[in-house]
Amino acid sequence: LEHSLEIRNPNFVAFLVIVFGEQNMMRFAEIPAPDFDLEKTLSSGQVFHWEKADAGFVGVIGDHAIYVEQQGELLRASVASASSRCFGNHGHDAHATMQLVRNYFALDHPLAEICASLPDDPMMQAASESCRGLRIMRQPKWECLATFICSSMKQVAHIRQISGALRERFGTRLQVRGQDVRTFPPADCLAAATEKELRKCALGYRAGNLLKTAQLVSSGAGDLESWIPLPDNELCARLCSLPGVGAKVANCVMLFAYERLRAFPIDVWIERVLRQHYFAPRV
DNA sequence: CTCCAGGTTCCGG
DNA sequence: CCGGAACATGGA
Repeated sequence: LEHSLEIRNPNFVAFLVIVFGEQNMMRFAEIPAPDFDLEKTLSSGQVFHWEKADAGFVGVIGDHAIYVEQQGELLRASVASASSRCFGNHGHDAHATMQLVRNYFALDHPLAEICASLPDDPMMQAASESCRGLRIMRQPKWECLATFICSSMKQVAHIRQISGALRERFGTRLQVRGQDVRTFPPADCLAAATEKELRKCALGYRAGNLLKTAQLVSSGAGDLESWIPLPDNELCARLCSLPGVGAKVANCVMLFAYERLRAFPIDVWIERVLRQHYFAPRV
């Protein structure tokens, strides 16, 4: 409620000024970003394709090449759309850019409230302190699903490598700030590939899973968008029915793409921490 | 050169 | 239902 009132408030909208940059007359959207740490969020292992550039990062949100940097409690972002090889917000007004970025980073989530609701447990307090400003994002569903299918038994550096290879081989090239970035290939694109082609992207045995899931998703047999209304347990079951998707990946997708904030992905590291700090055998 | 990494699936007790 | 093993690839 607070959020919707805020957006409709003319004063708030007026605050989202478009400024003209000193160089290249580049236009930026400015987005208020309280309780947010861009660097921490982008390197937290939710997404794997953003690269440092200048004072910020370049990457892709959906079909849009984005440059974004943080200055205190403000985000400055510029967009280059698919058809544009130019700098700045070509084809995008600042309001659309603002909404795109604000939605992607879930800046509307009441993070302060969420943190305040954490249990008064020394371990949790220490964790929330060290993760201050880290937000759970809203990622495109297919991209998130495909990336986490590729994540099994891989280090984060490898996942980044795989994401990059898939984008390089199958994605659409865009430019922002003079840098090349690439969209994540849609399901029908990967569904049309062969397993051998996918293996060239360092996927290993995951190639078969990714291909089969891409085919299910693009054929409509696994319609990711139509699963939005499902309750958590049913959504989880649908996701787990896809090849290469088990409990951990399903929870990642629910948390990072379906905004199911109750989802709790347990990887080997989380399991170790839980065992050590919460379920350690009593002496 | 060996070890292991943000799991999933299949198989045998 | 539960523990084990196979599965590819690359960096430490």
